[in-house]
Amino acid sequence: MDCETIQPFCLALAAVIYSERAEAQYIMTDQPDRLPAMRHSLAHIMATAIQRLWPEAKFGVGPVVESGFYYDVDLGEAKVSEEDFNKIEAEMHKIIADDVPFERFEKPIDEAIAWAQASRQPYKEELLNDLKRAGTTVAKDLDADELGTITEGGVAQIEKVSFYKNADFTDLCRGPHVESTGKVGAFKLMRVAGAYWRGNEKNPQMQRLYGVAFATSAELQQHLDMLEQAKKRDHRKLGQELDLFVISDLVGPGLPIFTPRGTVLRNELIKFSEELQREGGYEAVWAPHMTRTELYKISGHYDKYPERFDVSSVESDDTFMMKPMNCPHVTQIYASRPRSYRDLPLRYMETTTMYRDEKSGELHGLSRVRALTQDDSHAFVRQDQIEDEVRNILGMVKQMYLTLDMPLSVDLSVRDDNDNYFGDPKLWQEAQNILQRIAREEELDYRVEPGEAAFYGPKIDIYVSDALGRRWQCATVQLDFVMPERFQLEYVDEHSEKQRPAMVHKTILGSIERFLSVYIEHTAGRFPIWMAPEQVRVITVNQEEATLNFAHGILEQAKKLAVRLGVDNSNESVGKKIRAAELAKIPYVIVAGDKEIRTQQVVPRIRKDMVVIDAPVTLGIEEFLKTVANEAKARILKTSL
RNA sequence: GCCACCUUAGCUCAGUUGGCUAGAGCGCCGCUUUCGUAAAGCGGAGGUCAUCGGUUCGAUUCCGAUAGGUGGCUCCA
Repeated sequence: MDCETIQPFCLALAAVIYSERAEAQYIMTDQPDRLPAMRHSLAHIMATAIQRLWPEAKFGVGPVVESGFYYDVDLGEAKVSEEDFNKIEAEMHKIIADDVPFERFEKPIDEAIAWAQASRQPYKEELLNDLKRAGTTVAKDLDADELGTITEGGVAQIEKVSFYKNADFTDLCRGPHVESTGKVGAFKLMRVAGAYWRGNEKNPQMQRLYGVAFATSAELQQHLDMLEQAKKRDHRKLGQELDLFVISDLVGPGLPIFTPRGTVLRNELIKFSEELQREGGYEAVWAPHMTRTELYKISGHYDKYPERFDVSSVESDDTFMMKPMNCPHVTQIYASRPRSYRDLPLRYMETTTMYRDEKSGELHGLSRVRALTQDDSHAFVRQDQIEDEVRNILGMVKQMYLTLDMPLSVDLSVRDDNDNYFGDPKLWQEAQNILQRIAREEELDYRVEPGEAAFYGPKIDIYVSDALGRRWQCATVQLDFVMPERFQLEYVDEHSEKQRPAMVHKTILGSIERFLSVYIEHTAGRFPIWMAPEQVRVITVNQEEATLNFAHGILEQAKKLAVRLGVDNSNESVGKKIRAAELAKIPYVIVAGDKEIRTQQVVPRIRKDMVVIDAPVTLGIEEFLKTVANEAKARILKTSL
């Protein structure tokens, strides 16, 4: 394209963007619900297009999600693939161009059911029957908005349900929608995925078509650009570029191996976590990585979780397994001798690797692996010590994430009506009350998640987000009255009576692997001094002996001060070696040549994100190295050079 | 495990609508150069086009299976 053709094209584009911006502003200020309505309307338009292309399509639900919408469809033997997106989008654009109105109307519930039968929409029929019977549909993962429910006043009051019709497509739906199909903004179909009907693995699997949608094409483009940026900081990509870990087919999926650089990250994190725990009164313990399966039959995990690695023994009749967690092991330390109320709390920590046979499709880089290392701990406490211990732990968690400069979000994971939980419901209620009170008093910004508790107790789960905004659980504090019961743990109180302790489980980082995956994306590989695998790189200007000796001398000094320093004396230009150091995201780079040898001073080049002052600083070599060592020790985020 | 898609050199990617010795950049190795804060020059090595099977005169290309991966679903002690 030459200049003459490109310029008018750009001007036209600019004009479009400008007018769309103006419209977007109007929407933002006057109608805050406009965007969800647009997205929801697009879900209907997509369904309309699909119905035209596949007249036999059966529809599930099609709600609004973050950044867009989806619709679940069942095409029987036919399957949608991403290659079909062009023709679906083309059909959608036709519907949008037609600009037909969305018409709302109501039907009595029985008529609605008849409609679903007549139009051969079994999934809609099932939803309607549930609505009729229970007044709501009680399936996880279903958005009530999608179901045409009008449930104010509670259960079993549904008489009428609402429908929306656009052109030849009619759908059970509560709305709201935009006025007509022409008013839906900019969209793009993204991908197709399998999704079980009503989120249940035992149900048939439908195809879920995802789209992103925004009020204007500029915003849509911005979103797509953001996804591109996020790809660049994907921990799997950076892990390879920065030489942090490898995943080998020979070793197996979900079993990452850490390089020297990656191992520095792991060890620094573990060191920090253990420091915090030691301050909090925790003592290190250690257990082997395999155990008799009997231990897990008693704990109750054996039957609950089939995802284990069994280990067979040639010599004995016993069966063994890799440990999938640590709590049952630690109970045996407690149980090894009689305990007095004076001994409590007993606090044990262990940073150790455990093994879970995750289903293949669930593995994901470092986020979800089959060998995971936890900074785990277990405190055995009296009833009256629970609260202090939970606060003790929350203090550690706060300090960790404050130092790392990572925002947290908190779930209070409690039980639901399900009978999958072990233990006395009264104790459960008590435990949940304690956690909720603490969450409130500690001013955590939490939300309550029923059904998310462990089978042995409620939890405070703490999440951090990756580059795409996906939440990953890292820290957790869990109350447990079940393990002590199952392993018959006791202590003797001041009246010589036998009592049962409670257990408080916790992790600060959670799985080190998962934490690293999020942290690598959070920092885009620009690690703070205390974690940086290579804190300083010395770049030699030439290969002369005096220069090499000088660089070697700096390396020896760095070793004494425990500064991680590398020397690049390769036969390349200084510019190229600087570039390599920048790409490796080394915090401090010093160039070593005749000038430095003469003055015995260096001018550290500071990684851009760490610069707090502009002027270059000249320092003596030892002074510089000591500053680096101190910054690492203090775990500061930015440089003070 | 389920659905859709992907797999070409160490990395990032071209390419072959089924046809002789499969290409580039970076990286690596060698030589020249001895250089001052984001890429010096020249040369070289490196690929059974994931694996196995089928169709075909002929497969890296088409089909199937397997393995690994990507995005979801389910699960996550």
